[in-house]
Amino acid sequence: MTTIIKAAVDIADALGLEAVTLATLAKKLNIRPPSLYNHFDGLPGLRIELAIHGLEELRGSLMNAAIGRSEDDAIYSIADAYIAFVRKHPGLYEATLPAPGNEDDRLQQLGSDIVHIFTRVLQSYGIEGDAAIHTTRGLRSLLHGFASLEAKGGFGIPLDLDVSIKQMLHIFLVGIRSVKE
Amino acid sequence: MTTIIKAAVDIADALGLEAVTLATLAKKLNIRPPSLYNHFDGLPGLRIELAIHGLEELRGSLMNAAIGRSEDDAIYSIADAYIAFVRKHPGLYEATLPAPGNEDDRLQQLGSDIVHIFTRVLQSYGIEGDAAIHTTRGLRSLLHGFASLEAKGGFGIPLDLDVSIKQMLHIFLVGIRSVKE
DNA sequence: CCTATAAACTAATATCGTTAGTTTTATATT
DNA sequence: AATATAAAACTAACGATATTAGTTTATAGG
Repeated sequence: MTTIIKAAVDIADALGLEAVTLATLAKKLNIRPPSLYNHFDGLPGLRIELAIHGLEELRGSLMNAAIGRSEDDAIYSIADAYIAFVRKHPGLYEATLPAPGNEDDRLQQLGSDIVHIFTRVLQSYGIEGDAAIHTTRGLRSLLHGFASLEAKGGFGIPLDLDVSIKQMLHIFLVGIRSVKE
Repeated sequence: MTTIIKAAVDIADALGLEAVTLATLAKKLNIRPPSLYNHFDGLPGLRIELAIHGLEELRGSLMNAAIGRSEDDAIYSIADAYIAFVRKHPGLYEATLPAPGNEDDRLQQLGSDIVHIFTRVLQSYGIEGDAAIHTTRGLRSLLHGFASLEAKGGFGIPLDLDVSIKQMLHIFLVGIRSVKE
């Protein structure tokens, strides 16, 4: 990871993605803002680089979590990795979310890779084809929804969030078995 | 709804929340930007007003969808209303998401109202107390996750999204019955 | 040592949010 | 109706931002 991306990630995770500006980034690097144009194509270009880096990290975490596991074991492990990633890198995760106009091929590929991890695990349940796609969408919705609501402080009530994750995954996994046949 | 908020909602839904600036809003209203300060407290104030208006609308839709329904019927109806709202008002929905620093009392109350709609419906399953809170978090995660991924174009594969909603809700509702006892 | 490439710089411009102070418009009170 | 008050518009100006253009410095490779 380049020094510049690392600095941008630090700002994003500490202060939020919107705090990553050419001004703040340049200040952190002891550089003048225009110098950054030698490394990426302006603020939109930086956002794309951040998204790519974030998706690569996320993909790595999820793949690692899925190795040697199947069915519920794999799902719990992947879910853990997903939520841990967002907790550790809230700003970087924000950068990975599809933004209008981001049609970079590398982003498409990374997104597809991540979806593939889910569908592979669902195969271990015997879920394939369209059902696997629908179920993957459900799982991604659940994980992204929880992680992003948590990151924004959307769960006001002071009740253990890890228990909520466990319970909602349990619900989903019980339900998933009704899709198999 | 005031003329100003309506104009801001139009911009947000058409071009995204980040396109709602004092400059674009003033232009749409044939006004100079400083005049807007007579109506709200700068851009942060406008954001809060948008969030309040959006949450009021969302709460109304969800309440209306839940009237006279119970169990799965109520959940499907609420989910429909939730996703329909985000599809109709993607920018306004974005404005409703908790933002750092937004500790306005009205926002807290509206958020609490919306959570209450879910927990009331879960009562019709016999789910109460902490279980109701955990399950509500799961449902909100599922709906918010799906709606926001859909809004951002996060589902690349061209496979019917409404079927995905039905299937993931079915999965969750089958699983929910394992929480009851 | 010279040259070519990368990466920094300064200077300048347009846009945005914001503040201050002023003027116009609308409302309400006598 | 005339006037006082409040609401809402305006102009002018400032600081911060992204961006472009043109220039200078550093760094490698031959």
